[in-house]
Amino acid sequence: MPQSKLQVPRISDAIAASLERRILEGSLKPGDRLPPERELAVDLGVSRPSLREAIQKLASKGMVHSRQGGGTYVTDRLEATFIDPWREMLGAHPNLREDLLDFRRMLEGQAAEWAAERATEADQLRLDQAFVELTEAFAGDDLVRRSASDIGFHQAICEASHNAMVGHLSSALFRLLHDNIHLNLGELRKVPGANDLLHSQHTALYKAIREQRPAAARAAAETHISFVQETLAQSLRTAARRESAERRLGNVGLGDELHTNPIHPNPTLEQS
Amino acid sequence: MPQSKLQVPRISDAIAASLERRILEGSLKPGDRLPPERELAVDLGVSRPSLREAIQKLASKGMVHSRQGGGTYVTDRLEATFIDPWREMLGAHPNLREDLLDFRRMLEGQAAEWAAERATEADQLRLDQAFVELTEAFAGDDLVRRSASDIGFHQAICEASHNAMVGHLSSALFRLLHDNIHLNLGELRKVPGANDLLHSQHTALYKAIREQRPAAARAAAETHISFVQETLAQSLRTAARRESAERRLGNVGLGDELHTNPIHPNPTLEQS
DNA sequence: CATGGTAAAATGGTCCGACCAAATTTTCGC
DNA sequence: GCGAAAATTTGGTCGGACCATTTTACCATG
Repeated sequence: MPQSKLQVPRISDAIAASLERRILEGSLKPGDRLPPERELAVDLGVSRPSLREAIQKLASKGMVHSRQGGGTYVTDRLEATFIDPWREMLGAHPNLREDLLDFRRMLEGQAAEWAAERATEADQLRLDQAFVELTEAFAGDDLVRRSASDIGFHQAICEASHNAMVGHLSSALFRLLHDNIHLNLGELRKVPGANDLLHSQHTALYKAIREQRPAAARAAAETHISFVQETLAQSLRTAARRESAERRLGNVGLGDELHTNPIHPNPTLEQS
Repeated sequence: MPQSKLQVPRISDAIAASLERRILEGSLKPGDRLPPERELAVDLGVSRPSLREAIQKLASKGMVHSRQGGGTYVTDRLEATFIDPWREMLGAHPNLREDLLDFRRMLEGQAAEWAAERATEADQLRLDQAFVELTEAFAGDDLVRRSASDIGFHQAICEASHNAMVGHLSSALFRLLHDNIHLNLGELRKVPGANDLLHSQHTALYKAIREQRPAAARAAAETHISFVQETLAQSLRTAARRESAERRLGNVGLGDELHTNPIHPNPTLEQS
């Protein structure tokens, strides 16, 4: 059985760590150009492939970026070093975002139903507080506060469902999706009237739970997520259309034969 | 100044994205072993250095890990972040099995509905195989095989739902439950007629998905879990009653003190 | 001298073949 | 059977080679 007994340190990891340290210490400032790969490899006493693997790691973390024929540069904005891999993943795989919202509709719909059935006085008190905070946040214009209170409201519902799985899962989900939700709200704010609709949906959900109507609570939660889903998809679609229109102006063909399509589904994968 | 005006796509990035997509979509499951680098490079039509750069990117993101001489294996932070808390939770609080079954009814009901809507030919083929195996296992008397094929059947449904969250969650969940299942098998088998009922429920679920009837599939799955839930609870109740009756006969003295914890520490979860 | 175009150099991107070290599998002797 | 040694597998590292793009140097032209 494969047990990770003792990991031998890889040279590329050591190189990447060294370069990263230099960047964070300031000896390699943002915008600086790294020495050519061949030269740097000699200086570090390693081969060029190993150095390249290290540079690719840093590039995947957004700390440097390379241009063929141009050189490798340290990323201008230092904040880019703090990019969340999850956020990048959600951006790179749009169908995952869709899956996530589908999943949330199921989870939060069920949580709302259970919350309407099982919420105790303490739960309802917390729910009241969360809703008040949510209302105030949506009246203001602070996007950070708005997303935070949004998460707080939904999390309060999930915890009121009195199911340990739902509580822990939603907690983990919301923690990981903090940026994603913030992003979604930013998109939705561009849509006219979306704010009022969102808040009216929140209100309906809140009231249904408060009045202990499970079916209505579930329906409200599912409607809410579906609305976010559809509005978001539509917003992104128009954005993509606008972008592709701009791109069409300066683009020619770009032949498929250039890359010989190296990626194709390959089924030969063994099981452990 | 050189700004990233037009970035030429790197092959290593394309490879990394392709592998990442396969992992996220579930065709590469956690624990799976990737083909050897030389072989995979040939299959993808790229050179080994390019493939290595892609693997290093994924490794730096924690999605795979390589051991010299051993191979490259898929990891998954999704599971780790979601499941790890549950593991200790289930160990510490066995009374959570009710919550767990509630959660599974939601999850597998939704999975069955989606599977009936979205299953591809390949999914249905896997489902067929799993069902045949399940039928044979239930005809025999091998408890280990029966539980394994049961898990395989339910897992096949969850994977046919084509939702990355459901696929990963169920995979992790079933693996978490796998250790407990052989203990739980005995409980349901004591109930007369339970086996036939279980299999008829499985058959109904299978047919509903095969005939692409989402609502029926969801209902069948929820009925199935509910049946397991009620039957198991009843069985455990009678067992506890019998046990406490026996204890009353052979025990003198400290009976009342012991009754503060009448449930045996063995947290029999369930076998569906 | 300014300008524009072309050739050369620089530089990252990709590939190949080779060898090493660790892990795994197979083989062999007992 | 079983344990140890040998052979195979497999990731890690290296050097060299060629290509595509970018940058620079150079030169002819006005």
